[in-house]
Amino acid sequence: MAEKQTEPLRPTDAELEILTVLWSRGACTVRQVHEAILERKPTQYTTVLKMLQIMLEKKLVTRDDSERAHRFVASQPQEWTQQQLAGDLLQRAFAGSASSLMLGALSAKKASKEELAAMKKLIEEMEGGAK
Amino acid sequence: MAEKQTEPLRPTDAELEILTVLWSRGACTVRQVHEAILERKPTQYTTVLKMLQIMLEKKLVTRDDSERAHRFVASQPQEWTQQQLAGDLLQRAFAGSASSLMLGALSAKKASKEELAAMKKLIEEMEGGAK
DNA sequence: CTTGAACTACGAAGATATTAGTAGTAATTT
DNA sequence: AAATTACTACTAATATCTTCGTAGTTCAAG
Repeated sequence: MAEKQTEPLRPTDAELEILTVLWSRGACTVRQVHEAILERKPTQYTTVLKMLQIMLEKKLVTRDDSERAHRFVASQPQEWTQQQLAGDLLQRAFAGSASSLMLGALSAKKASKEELAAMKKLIEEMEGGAK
Repeated sequence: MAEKQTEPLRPTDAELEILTVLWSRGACTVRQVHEAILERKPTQYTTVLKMLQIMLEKKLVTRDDSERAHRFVASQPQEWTQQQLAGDLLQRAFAGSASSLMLGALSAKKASKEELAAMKKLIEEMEGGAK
């Protein structure tokens, strides 16, 4: 019996899919999550329930069971998890080179004018802050 | 028996680790890959061998078995796979927002002055190309 | 030719991820 | 109150990933 899990876990694909629902909609019942997932792919209600139970064990979500239909919330803010994922990929696939990651992302999907502007601004801010 | 696999597979963690070796060193024998992996973590020779055999089945690598010690090469260029991975994460975790991905990456690991300059240039090039 | 080293192939175990059915309980409707 | 519905818990099957040991083969040295 291994009882170790204080470290920040990288969510799996199915887990991430559920987290995105929770981030955008806030506290949700299983049914609400299920309905959101259904819009993208056929899935059984109990599958979503089970995932949420597993995610609860992993502390990826928090549960409010004061009502009959429990409500689940992502335990970490979206930005934090996104940072984990981006940082992880950055190291594993891009040897830490942020510009390579950016090139990869932009090659995969062209960014809009607004996106480009936002990125540029972001960089300029960082240039100001760090030497 | 499912014989379907023409689609571009997302490499797993262990596979990606091996691919990075092949990308940086070019065609490698199992031994060479093993030695490279060993620098980062204790691993058995046959583990690496098995992984390479699986990757061969998945068409992630190509094999030259004209010599006794087979040589393996990544079947896709690094940039292509990186683009797959970046695009995949972009969709799954960032709802397609490249600037969010960039923010995540930069928050995870501060980029150097040179990195920032490279990114800025990249963006400006894209701004020129697309409206 | 025998021994040993270097290699590949294969099988299998253990871990994790994913999906979904069944059972049981609480609430609601008729 | 009986029947139906909504919900959680639990079990389990399946797939995939990861790791490593064993067996058999080829090559080279003694």
